[in-house]
Amino acid sequence: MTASTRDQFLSAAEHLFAEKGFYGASIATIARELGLTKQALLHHFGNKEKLYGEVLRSISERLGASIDSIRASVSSPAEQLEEMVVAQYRAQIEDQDSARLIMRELLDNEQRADQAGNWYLKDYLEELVTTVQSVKSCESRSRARSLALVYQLLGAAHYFAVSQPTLGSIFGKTELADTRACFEAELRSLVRAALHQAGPARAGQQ
Amino acid sequence: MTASTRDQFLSAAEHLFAEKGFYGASIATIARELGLTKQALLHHFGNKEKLYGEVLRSISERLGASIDSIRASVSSPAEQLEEMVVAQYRAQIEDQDSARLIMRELLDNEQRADQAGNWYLKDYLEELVTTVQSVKSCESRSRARSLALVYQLLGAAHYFAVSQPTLGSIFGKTELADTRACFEAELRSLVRAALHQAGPARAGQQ
DNA sequence: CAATGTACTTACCGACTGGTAAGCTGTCAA
DNA sequence: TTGACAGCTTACCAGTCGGTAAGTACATTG
Repeated sequence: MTASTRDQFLSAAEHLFAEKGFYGASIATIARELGLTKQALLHHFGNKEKLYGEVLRSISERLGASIDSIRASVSSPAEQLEEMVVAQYRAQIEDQDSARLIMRELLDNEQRADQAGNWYLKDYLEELVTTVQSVKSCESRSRARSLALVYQLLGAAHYFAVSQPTLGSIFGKTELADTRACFEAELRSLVRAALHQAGPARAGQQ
Repeated sequence: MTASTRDQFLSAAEHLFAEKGFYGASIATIARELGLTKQALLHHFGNKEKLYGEVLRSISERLGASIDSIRASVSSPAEQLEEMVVAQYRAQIEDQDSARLIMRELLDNEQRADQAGNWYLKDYLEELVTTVQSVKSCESRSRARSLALVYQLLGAAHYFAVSQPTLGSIFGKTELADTRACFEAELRSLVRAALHQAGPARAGQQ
């Protein structure tokens, strides 16, 4: 099956936006990647912002789908949370373009103000928060504390996924590969550790 | 004390680069912020890339200084790690411009390839890794596993710091403030949990 | 006093930006 | 056969980009 021109535009755009950001990527360059002119692109998407919006939409669709499949698969809340975090991590390692693009959106969307909406992110976070709060040892947690924890776990995963190129250039490919090889297991134990010691308010605790 | 024009340029540039990224920020706009022309800016920095490099250098200097002061202050490795992570978190919350800029650099520097070098980051990570490995319960850890853990903790902090505007627009200022109020404590307990349960190899690995 | 240097300006430049207008080509339906 | 539309093209536009060149205004120094 050959992808439609429109879809080819979308994937080329995703790649370039991920690499250079919204301003750094020009529609002419994106079109040239398919051997077409920018007017061909404009014909399909109207203007640059709409193209960007479509890219974002297609990413959030993919993301939403992967979340749904996990929610269905596992039972206990603790496991569910662990699997969701890990699944998100895997998805981001496999599709680094979209991971980078989402990170950019996190940085930028203040100014392109919510035009793309707060999209999937809010629902996703909300869902993870309620999952945390249905873990036995976390029942007493405030919403805010749960959100803080959720965001830390997502951050741990997303940050690493997005840093692959930089880490590669710092430590070299082989050492990065070693780190990536144990990252997922390490992430799992981080999630578990965070949930287990959860109960007592904090600090002096042990 | 009035800052020199050069320093004013640097701080305006830091702000704008953080907000719009390298491509999104134009030197004319930066200069206009001081009521000057872009040629005044070029007079001081030669060209845009050099300006960007100087901004990065000034950030990494600040960062290096804050790290040094912590290393001196606390004794036990476990506490040292906790304090360093928390200190980094605080610094990033306080100076969100630099936090965003560093995040952008993490995303971009592949192409502006290491011209700004791998800078401070490598030494910093290296240092945290050895700190982890001098925690009793982590002595047996491989370098790779330690690096994975370190990166997760940094990610947890940095990701949140950088997401403030987006989170604000998703959840509203007050709920974000609630979350920020307990984030640091939550981060501390995450660090401790990660270190304490450390021993057993865990999960898929072995 | 002249000379030098710093901190800026106006006046340009060519390259590229996103976007419009108009037209060409093929397919498919009435 | 005709008309309409999708999918493209070339031609063009005003605006902005980073950067150069040349000059002005003002100190500092010999």
